[in-house]
Amino acid sequence: MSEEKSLNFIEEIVENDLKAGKYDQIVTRFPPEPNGFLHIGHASSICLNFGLTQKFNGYTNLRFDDTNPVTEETIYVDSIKKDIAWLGFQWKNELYASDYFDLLYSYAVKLIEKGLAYVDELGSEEMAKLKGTHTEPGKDSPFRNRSVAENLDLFERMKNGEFPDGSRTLRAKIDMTHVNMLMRDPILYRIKHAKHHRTGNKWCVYPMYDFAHGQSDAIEHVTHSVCTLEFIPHRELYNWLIAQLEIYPSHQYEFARRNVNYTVTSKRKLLQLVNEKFVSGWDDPRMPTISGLRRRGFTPSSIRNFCERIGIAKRENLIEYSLLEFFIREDLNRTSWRRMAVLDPIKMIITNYPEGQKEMLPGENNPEVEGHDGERQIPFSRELWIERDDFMEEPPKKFFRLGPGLMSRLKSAYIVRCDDFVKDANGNVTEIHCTYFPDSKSGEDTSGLKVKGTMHWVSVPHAKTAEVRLYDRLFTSEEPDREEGDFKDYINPESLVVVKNAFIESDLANASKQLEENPDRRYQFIRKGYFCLDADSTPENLVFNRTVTLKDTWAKESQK
RNA sequence: UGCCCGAUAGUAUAAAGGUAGUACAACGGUUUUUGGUACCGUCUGUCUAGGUUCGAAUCCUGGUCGGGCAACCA
Repeated sequence: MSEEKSLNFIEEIVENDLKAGKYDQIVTRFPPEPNGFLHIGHASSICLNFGLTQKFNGYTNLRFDDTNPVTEETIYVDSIKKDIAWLGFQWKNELYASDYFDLLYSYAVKLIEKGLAYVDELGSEEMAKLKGTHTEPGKDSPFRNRSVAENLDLFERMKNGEFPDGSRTLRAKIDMTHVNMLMRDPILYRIKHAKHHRTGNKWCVYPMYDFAHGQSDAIEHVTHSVCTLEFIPHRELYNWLIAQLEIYPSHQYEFARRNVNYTVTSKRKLLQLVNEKFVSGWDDPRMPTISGLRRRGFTPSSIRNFCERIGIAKRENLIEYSLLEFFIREDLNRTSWRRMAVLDPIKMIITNYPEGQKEMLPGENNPEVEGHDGERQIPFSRELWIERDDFMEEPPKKFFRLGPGLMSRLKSAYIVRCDDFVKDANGNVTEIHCTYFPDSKSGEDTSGLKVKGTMHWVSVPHAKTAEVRLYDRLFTSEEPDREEGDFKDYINPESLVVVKNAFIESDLANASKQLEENPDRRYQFIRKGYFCLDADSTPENLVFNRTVTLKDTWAKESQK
């Protein structure tokens, strides 16, 4: 029973710190830049940061890293908050790096006073030239040795808006020959006459990431500042700044961002997909964004379980999309209501069922749970819609459904035998004629017949129609990023297939009401997959999104 | 030519010097009124060469391979 879940390496660090009495409680933060929507990779970071403070004693702040006014917008702030809350996490404080602009400015002044920062007038090209390379040391800027008083004056005038964008920067005075390029007098502040989403036009100078992130961590007394691998070289600067400023010693730890195959997650690329209309928006159900996954029908717990399972480590990784599918199926199997829908219909006529007769048959909502979560009534009649590929004119040996002479069960109804079929002039099958066995009724079957296949169906006169959107992976390549040429060349042309007039059983006409009653309402269209009602639905046109198909071992078998 | 990070089954992740395990995937079977679910089983792994040790995935050294590092982005 004492099955102890092993800790990831960051949890281990935290546990050791706590054991050593380094902290009474831990503080983490989730620090998104509000310039895009959160995606599945962020979910991993969110689960880590919030999970850490849930598992151990502490709390997590939500801090927007909003130091670049030209790319950041309030709509992103709102979507980020919504997504984190939806995932099931609560932040202690909602904070913004921009809240600290005054303090940060005073830190910069302090650095100047200590002789550790100077105002440079080099343009970006000249600066790059003097920076050196990985193998060659850099050279000092001619402006490096101004007096403290001059630097103070210049920096103040930068703040006051006396200089145009790009004309001056505040740089840390460290070492132009340092092996770590980031330590070669990094830029601390740049001039941007731009309106900030929160501070408006108050500032014309904005701190760089390196002069905002660690300082914000320190201000908030963040104990464990967790970020991705590419920030490893920044750690040295992070620590240097904290030491020189003599502020709270937060510590930075890095892990490898999680990558999922058949997706892209770079903000630039996601933005491109949106702007160039390859998808309908940030929340298009094919997008790997949290909002896309939500609209697709993923549940918060399925995403949390996924993040928990894939773990946290430092090595490069590419996680299989099938793992995500596993967790959403696992979840939806337990909770979704079973319903019947025919996506590619063909008509079946039960020749020995009286014309005009109808009966209502009960169908359980969910066989997986005790009590079956109730049941609904399904109308049955002489004419039914069935799935076109449930019939084969010349079925192979292991085909369990219908073909000439074959028997199959209609789910929740009767066993039927296929006697005949009708073809049109083009040779397409248009009708299937069957006889049913009245004593094989579901629940009271005394026929003694044994059949292997069970099929879904919808009664023709009682059928409603709906639009069904069948989603598949957005890309045909496991790593569209790494392919030659443009990643957009690898968009899956069948990532969305719309079925305009699918036939759905009558109860599904209540889907809007059912969603109101339970916002988590999902459906399993029997044998077809898991679906959810899309926000595009209107009373006249219901729209269902396919979240994921059911596992289909027949599809594999039939490929052989 | 430099510096940093990493390397365990197809994928991801455990094993803090002592039986290489788990999940997904794949494959086979049982059950089944969903070719679903559930259950059972099978397959495949410590990058390499040395060293330390009674004993190495783990510690040390060299190599190989992969990733990162020269935005007034974060």
